[in-house]
Amino acid sequence: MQTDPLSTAFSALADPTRRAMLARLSMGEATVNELAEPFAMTLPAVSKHLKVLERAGLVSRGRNAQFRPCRLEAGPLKDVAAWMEQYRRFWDDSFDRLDDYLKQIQHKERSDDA
Amino acid sequence: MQTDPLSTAFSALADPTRRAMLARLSMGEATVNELAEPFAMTLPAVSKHLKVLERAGLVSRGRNAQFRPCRLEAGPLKDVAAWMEQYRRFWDDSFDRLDDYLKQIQHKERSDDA
DNA sequence: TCTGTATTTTACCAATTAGCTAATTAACCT
DNA sequence: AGGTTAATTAGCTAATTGGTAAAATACAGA
Repeated sequence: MQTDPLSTAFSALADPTRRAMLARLSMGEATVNELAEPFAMTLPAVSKHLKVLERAGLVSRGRNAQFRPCRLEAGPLKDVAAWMEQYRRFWDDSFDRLDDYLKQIQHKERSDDA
Repeated sequence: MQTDPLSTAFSALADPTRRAMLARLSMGEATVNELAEPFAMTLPAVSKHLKVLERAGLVSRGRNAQFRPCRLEAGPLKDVAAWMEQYRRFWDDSFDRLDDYLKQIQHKERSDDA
């Protein structure tokens, strides 16, 4: 497997089960059993998916009695988004217009400061 | 492998070689040999990577004599970006402020219309 | 038609991944 | 201590991935 963080993140996201787990975690912490509940899959399989997400830094886990609550960590998502940004002009039709607009805003704010 | 387009796209992006190829293609069309040039890798290996990108819809290819020029197709990137968008609030500190700001703008424009 | 260039296909190998079941560890509660 | 629940580890199999070398295909030009 790749060792660079960006590849690890992309690879962790390349699975619908793992993306669904992240979606669940975006609504708050959850235990492994709670995360596993919607899936027709054994608990060890879920545990493995979690480890993939954890290794990618997308999930961290605490300790609460016999539970190991998982929570979303968005750092890697930020890196992915930053990578995506360089391609925005290829898919965002309004990018050029928005870009112009933001430049205008910045310009305006700068003259407001003065 | 997964069959859903989003997983296929993420999975195609989870390799530094393939991301480098996309970066090269973002500067314009290129042949397989041109794409292969920076890599310490045989041509068939590059060809396989290209097929992965093609299957993900990230690259399309034309035909020009014995050359098969590749070009970037950004559709799947748009889908990835759309998926990312639902997590933006977790990593973009300025998201809330920007969100408020955009709401203000919209409100202002609406009253301008009236 | 022959030759060289561009690219793909085939056959093969090693490493990884995703799933399972069974066994194990950890922590709680009587 | 004993029983229950939460979660992980171990060991297996099957499928996939990423690479190679060698052969095959497609085209251009002499």
